Amino acid sequence: MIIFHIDVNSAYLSWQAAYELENGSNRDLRTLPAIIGGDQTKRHGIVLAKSIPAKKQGIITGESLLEARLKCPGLLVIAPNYQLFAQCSEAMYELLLEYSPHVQRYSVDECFLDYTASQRLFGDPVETAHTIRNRIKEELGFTVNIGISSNKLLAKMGGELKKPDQVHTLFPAEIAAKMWPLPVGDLFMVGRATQKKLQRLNIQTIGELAKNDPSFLRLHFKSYGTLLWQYANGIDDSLVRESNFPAQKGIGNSTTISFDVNDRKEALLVLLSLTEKVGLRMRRKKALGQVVTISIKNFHLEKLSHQRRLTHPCQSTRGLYEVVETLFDEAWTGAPIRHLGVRVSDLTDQPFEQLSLFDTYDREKDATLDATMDKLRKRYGEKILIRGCFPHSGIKSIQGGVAENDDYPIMTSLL
DNA sequence: TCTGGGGTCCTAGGACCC
DNA sequence: TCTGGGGTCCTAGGACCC
Repeated sequence: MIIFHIDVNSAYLSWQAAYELENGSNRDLRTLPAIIGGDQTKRHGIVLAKSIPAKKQGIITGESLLEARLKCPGLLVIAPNYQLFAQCSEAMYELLLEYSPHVQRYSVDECFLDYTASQRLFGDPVETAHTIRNRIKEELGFTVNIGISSNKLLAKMGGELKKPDQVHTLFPAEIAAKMWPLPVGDLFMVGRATQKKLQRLNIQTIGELAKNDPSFLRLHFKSYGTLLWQYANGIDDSLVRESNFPAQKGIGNSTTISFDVNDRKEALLVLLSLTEKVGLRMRRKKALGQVVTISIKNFHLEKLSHQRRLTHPCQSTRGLYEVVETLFDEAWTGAPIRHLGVRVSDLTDQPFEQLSLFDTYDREKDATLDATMDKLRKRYGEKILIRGCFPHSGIKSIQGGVAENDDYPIMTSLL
């Protein structure tokens, strides 16, 4: 197998930079201490992407804008344009499809491409990778890293080696020289918590992890230990998956509210607007859900979740919201609320909607209402219809979701 | 004006069944 | 009536990814 991993360098920032240049700007954000960041007045102020000059000032993705500005006074902060990002992502995907029908969209800015069968047509993998890298730069205006190997894990690790605008191979024979000297935190699936735990066991590099006894790792990390040992040794047999297989497991939306919510009514209004969005997405995908979960983050940033399995699969906004309301009343301690979320999981396409004698509403009427609202919203925009409870509430009638494009699932932490 | 939003997977403990 | 014990389902929380 020959697998490519294609990864846009500082995606959000590069895309914004390319867009500005194309529209006659004379600055290139990539050459300035600049970041893409959320709106601080809405309490969304974190770093989403950073330029290399910003990185050199010590700025980290995910940190607050306050911290970032402290490290780098005069930092240029640009708001995210998710529509632009979706378009750039799509353009790259289309270009990649010219080289193989087997392309997996791993995230908005990362793809895996199975080059195995393409080799007869396009020849040497490294040469083709350079062609792709150059074409993306010339035709789309942004740079990528491409990692090449015999499986997805190694291709992905290879792509991380040196940035930006690079092609790297990381075949099994190169693991010892290229991957093992790296700090263990650089390994895919080793996050902050695991890195700390590994360090306590005196495991500092990927090589030290690889040479450890797998049963020792299993003792400390359970099934995760086996996975870590395999990854450190470059072992991975997952396939490049096209389309959305396996099916998506859940659909959720959440939001940080720009002010702390102390009032039950107000919290429920936010939850309704989130449920509205979740319901819309469920119906668009023709999915029904069997478990509803709400999540609450309070002003102390303490998180809590509460969930319930339904008696019948459901996709109607009203049906879902009834459960959401109950869950909220059972879970809320009264602490000021910063963030609320609604998620529906255990999805199915089987609407074995047997009529329940205890239904408090008419399911059929409800489905018709949802369908009508969905249609109008699709044609005229989401704001065309607003439930009577929202006007003058200061709360958006439908919210959640960053990108409009909902056609491909983003399968994270799963190769 | 401190710390987003979208996901998946694993584990532990309790309920419940035979 | 002093202690079984395996299996499954459900829920909450925490790890990871981008």
